[in-house]
Amino acid sequence: MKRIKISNNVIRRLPKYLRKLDDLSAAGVERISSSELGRQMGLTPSQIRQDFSCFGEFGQQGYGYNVAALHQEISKILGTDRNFTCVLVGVGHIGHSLISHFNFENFGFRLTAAFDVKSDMIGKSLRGTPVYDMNELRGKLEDLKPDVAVLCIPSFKANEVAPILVDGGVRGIWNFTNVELDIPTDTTVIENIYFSDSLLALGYYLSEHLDEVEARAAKQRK
Amino acid sequence: MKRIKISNNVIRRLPKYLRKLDDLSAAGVERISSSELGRQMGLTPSQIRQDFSCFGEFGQQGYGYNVAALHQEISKILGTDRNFTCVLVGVGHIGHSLISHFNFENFGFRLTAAFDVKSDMIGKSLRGTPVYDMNELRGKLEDLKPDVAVLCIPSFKANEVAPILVDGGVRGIWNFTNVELDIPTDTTVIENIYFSDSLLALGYYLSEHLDEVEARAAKQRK
DNA sequence: TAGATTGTTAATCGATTAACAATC
DNA sequence: TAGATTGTTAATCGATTAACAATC
Repeated sequence: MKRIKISNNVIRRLPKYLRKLDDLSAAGVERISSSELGRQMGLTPSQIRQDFSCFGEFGQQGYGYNVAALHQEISKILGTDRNFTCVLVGVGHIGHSLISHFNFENFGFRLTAAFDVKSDMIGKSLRGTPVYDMNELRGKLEDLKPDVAVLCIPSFKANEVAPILVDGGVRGIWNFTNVELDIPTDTTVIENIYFSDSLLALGYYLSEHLDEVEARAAKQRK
Repeated sequence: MKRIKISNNVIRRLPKYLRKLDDLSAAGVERISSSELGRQMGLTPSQIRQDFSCFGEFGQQGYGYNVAALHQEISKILGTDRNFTCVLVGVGHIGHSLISHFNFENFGFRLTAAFDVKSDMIGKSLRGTPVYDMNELRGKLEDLKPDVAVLCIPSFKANEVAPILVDGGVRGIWNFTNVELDIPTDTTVIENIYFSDSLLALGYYLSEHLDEVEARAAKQRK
């Protein structure tokens, strides 16, 4: 595939298109125009057509886009057909939640193993995923050669374990530790989930919202 | 407070500044210049100074920024001094994880109650937070008047519960359901955490990365 | 004081929006 | 065919970067 540099903004919108297309499929919608899609997603039709045109010509003049076909194209762009494998490291609450409820396969990932230090966890199988002893991590990485590691260990251990993953050949880390990983980013792709960043942003928007409400009320009183 | 419209890009960077300032504090750094901060964060000094200047003058010519003072200013901007209260709805794995490990107070939120349908959960107290029966949600919202609800229920129930929260006077929802909430956004601030969006983005960047590696290898072979 | 570094204005760059010919 | 809607080029808008006077 020939690759030209696509902006992060575009990339981050692709999963949102996918979710919307899922909804449309579920609702039995077979085709949609950029203007209707824009209306439903709060984007301009122009932006939608620009976004898609980064990757090819997925629509048809006078018709719009076929929902199923468009879904497939975007899925492909995001790499969901690449059969990535992943292992999950740290079966605490978050790790457990992901193993139990998150459908990795829906997004092109297959979860092949999990690792933990707790003896009551080791040897179990959760939803078909075997839990191994953390001590076996190095060896199992060699066996399984996972593309990605899902890192759910306590934050104080994050930078102890991360290098082991990189040494073990992992190419991507989905990082739930809330700590910045101190590993070279030119050989490993890191995707961070920072709950606190999200909550702090909510705090800002909420403050703004409440100030506006208050300002309107003050104006009323005058 | 007088408010001018600040771009989302700036808002989303503020929590990252806060994290970096925490690290610097912990490392005993008392002051820092925009250029050094930029170097450490991968931003230009210009951008950093522009970002801060949206909110005031926090630095000093010839000196830079005082780490502790800057931290406090940014915290304030994000509303962490507003003593927001929140309740958590749905004590599954994710909900449980947040109650057990997430330090809401660090970010200006106080968790006052949790709700669940499971009888073995109801009546318990987790890390000081009482768990009530989901049936009591309406009543307790009236009593507690929380600013925010943390929504951790299964996705198929998301849009059943969301209106109850809004009716109950909640002004913000931290949404972990992976489903778009169908409630008016002009009266309620919604902050979504979509795990799948993050994993799909990782899939894209990983695909791109592997293609580049492959392309380089192919070039070598020639 | 001299050097460093800010806050801010101006310049550049990139992303979004608008417009329209192509065409289904 | 006529109407609808795309893909793409051009115009606009906003965000980032550069430059520099102000000043600690």
